[in-house]
Amino acid sequence: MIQSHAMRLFIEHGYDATTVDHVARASGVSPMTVYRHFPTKEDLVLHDQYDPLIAARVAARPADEPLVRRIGRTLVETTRALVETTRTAAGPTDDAPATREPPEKDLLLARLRLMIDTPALRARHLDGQFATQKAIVDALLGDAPDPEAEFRTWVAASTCLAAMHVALMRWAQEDGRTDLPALIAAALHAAFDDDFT
Amino acid sequence: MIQSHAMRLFIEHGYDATTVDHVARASGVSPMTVYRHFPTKEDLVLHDQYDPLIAARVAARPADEPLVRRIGRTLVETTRALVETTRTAAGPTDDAPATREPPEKDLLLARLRLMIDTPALRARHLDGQFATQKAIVDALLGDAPDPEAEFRTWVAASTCLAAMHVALMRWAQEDGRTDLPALIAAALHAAFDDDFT
DNA sequence: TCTCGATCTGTTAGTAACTACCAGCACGGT
DNA sequence: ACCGTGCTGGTAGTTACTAACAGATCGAGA
Repeated sequence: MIQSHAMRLFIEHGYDATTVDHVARASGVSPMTVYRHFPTKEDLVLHDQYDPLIAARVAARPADEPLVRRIGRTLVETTRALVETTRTAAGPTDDAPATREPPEKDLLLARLRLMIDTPALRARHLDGQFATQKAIVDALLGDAPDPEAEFRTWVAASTCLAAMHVALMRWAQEDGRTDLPALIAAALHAAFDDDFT
Repeated sequence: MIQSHAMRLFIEHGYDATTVDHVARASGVSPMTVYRHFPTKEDLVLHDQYDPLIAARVAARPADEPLVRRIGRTLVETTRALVETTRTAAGPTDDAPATREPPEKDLLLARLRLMIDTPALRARHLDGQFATQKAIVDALLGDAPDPEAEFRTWVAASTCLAAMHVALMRWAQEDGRTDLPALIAAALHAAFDDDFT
């Protein structure tokens, strides 16, 4: 609840112009409570649950795939599942009971837009990718502490996420008009010359 | 001068425990002057001149190379030139007039160490990589605004830098004992299965 | 030599993110 | 009825960073 109030204010008035006090007041709680749930202001925008999703999916893929393909296809699939969270609610006849929360796709787009023109958010998000990398590496490595394999896994995760990040930026620039999973697959293809659909 | 005082204090007492006032006092200037030259505290650690170096070198490489190879080899070469800045000053007989500045390699290592255990620095550094990416893309693209080529160039730059980042982290973990250019080349090889030496 | 202008520097006062510490308050189980 | 436990709120402080203004330094030109 606090987070959705925060996002609304950030979108309306900009990230820097919105203070944590504003968010607290709009949410009907004290500033302390905001800090309790979101240790930093940036977390109000960037906090999400994608990492476990990705980790579960990458572990589920066949283990004989090359590392980069395994991770890359996981990213494309997970993203497709996420953005399609929209469509399941709104069919050709949109008489669905209309949950008030915006669809995942719009939320993602809003967050990307905030990130693009707020340096602090951009930086923090990239650091969040570090956590995603760690989740992927942990999911793939189990507990086989071969340092050589660990190194290769980190490289694969890091480069795949970097490619995805470029796709995300491009997608946000185009206001989310293109198909995001296809764009990510295209970025991965450009980097690794493999098929990620 | 301010920056070297800052690095010394950061290394001695830690980044968070050192205030900008401390840095100012140690440098014999007012806090305002510090802010004038380094807009944020993080810049005291992260400010460097590597981007133009990399941009110049990547533009100088043969244009018929594949993008990833062209960028990757540039990174390996530039890094080699940087870390070898050390050795030229200290030959087998070290009776050189001994500039007081630590060699580039030690400086790099110190910065990486600070980055690793200071989240804010880690995040800011990754955002700095964004600037490096832009420098590389600009150097390679000239002014041919083909959006498709631009996309591929961004992907190549982004993934190469991601691989290098993994190598840098590994190198810092090993206290700089291994050969950094070789480690970067190994990371790039793990990602793209090409030869980057 | 004097003056002008520009750049660098310092002071003051303020904002906003974040922390430490303490105190109340609701709630569920024994 | 009682007692811990976890959520919440208030207070006071630290610190990064900004805005607006004033003085210092110093080279160029009359």
